[in-house]
Amino acid sequence: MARTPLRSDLIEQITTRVLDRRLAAGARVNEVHLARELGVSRTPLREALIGLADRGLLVSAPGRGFLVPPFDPDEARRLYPLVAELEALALRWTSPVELAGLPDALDVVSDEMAAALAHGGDLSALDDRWHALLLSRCPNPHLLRLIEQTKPLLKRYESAYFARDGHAGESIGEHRRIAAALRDGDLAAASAVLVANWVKALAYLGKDEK
Amino acid sequence: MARTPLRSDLIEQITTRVLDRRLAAGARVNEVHLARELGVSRTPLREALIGLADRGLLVSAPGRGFLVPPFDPDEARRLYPLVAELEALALRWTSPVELAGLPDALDVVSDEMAAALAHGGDLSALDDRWHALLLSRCPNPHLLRLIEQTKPLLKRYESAYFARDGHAGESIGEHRRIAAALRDGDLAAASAVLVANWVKALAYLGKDEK
DNA sequence: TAGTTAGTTACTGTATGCAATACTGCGCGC
DNA sequence: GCGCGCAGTATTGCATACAGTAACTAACTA
Repeated sequence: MARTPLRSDLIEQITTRVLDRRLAAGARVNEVHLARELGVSRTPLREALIGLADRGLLVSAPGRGFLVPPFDPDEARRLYPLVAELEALALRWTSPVELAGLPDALDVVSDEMAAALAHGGDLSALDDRWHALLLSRCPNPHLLRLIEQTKPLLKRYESAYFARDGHAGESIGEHRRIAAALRDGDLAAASAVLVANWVKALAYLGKDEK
Repeated sequence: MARTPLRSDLIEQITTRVLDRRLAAGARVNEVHLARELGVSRTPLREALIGLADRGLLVSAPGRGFLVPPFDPDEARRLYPLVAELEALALRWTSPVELAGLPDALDVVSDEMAAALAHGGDLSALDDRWHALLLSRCPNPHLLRLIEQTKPLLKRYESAYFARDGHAGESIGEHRRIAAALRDGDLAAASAVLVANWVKALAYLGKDEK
């Protein structure tokens, strides 16, 4: 039997399709077509769709299946501060001993981002890596789960964001300031900059949305 | 066709069984038996189980189905502050105009709790109502969803808590102080007391756990 | 021509079936 | 006596089948 359930892979694949808009906002999900396209039966597909609906990446319309929620600027305005506060909380709940060595590791990623900014690279993926690393020492698995489940919602809105190189440089600077604050043991300052980093991302986002 | 999917009802029923320990901590869930007992087929039952696993109330063991996670004092110590911070956040994000009239409504429930404490009533249900009311004006549906999904985890540990009448009275007092702070427009004070209320509940909980 | 409605198709929600793995109990070897 | 292996059963994970409703088409009415 499958050592990893099909629904896990499917959740990833469908998430990707929502994020790159192959599954367009507002569109209904046709289970038969999608199952055929993904090469699985409807059963594990539905399991994945239900999981995604629980996370808010899809919505379930009783009797009408699942659909991709339309874009809503208000939703973005609520998701960014939410993720910001959740990450800040995770950071504050990481004890000093667990933070040992983290600032250096973070700055390594920041260097990579700077290089990617100069030579052209996947800034968004590096940004993800930086944030994942920041939270990697947090001992509260439930909080981490909430963050993991919420971030994909936000990425729908973020997609066009890191194309704006202007803010990428700014963001790298903030990341370095966070690492520096962590070196000083100043969790409050670090989490404040972290929240500001997210909120600024939201501000830039607003410019792109039609 | 069902206007409300079976899995929704099933999630409620299974949650109840986990909370009242008919589904014991550490036990595996037998899909065939449970489906027969609930009078449904395995398909919607599995959908419900997957939803519950996404929320952390069950865990999925690949190839071995689902099981109720064992009790873990550390988990309780992490869940209470988490719910505390989430509720405090929801409260701080509720605007003053949306808060209008809320303190009075909250105190009505506090009165009912005081009466229940004196004459014997369901304190836990009233406590739930008070907290639900507190959050009812929060405009961030995603945050509310996270809170809704997290609270059942906590209630597994809470079950024995409100039997200790001593703290119930104390809790009612804190609830009134929160309502008073909201009347003054002092959201910071209100959320501080709210966090303290949750943390104190955790402290009392520790006494009961064997 | 626009709105309405019957007929038809398509799709979801649930049930059942099937194949492969995990568990159980007992016999056997050491 | 204790561990190991093996046969048989139980159970999961996925696929398929079925039933009922929503959506579409198109003729019909005014």
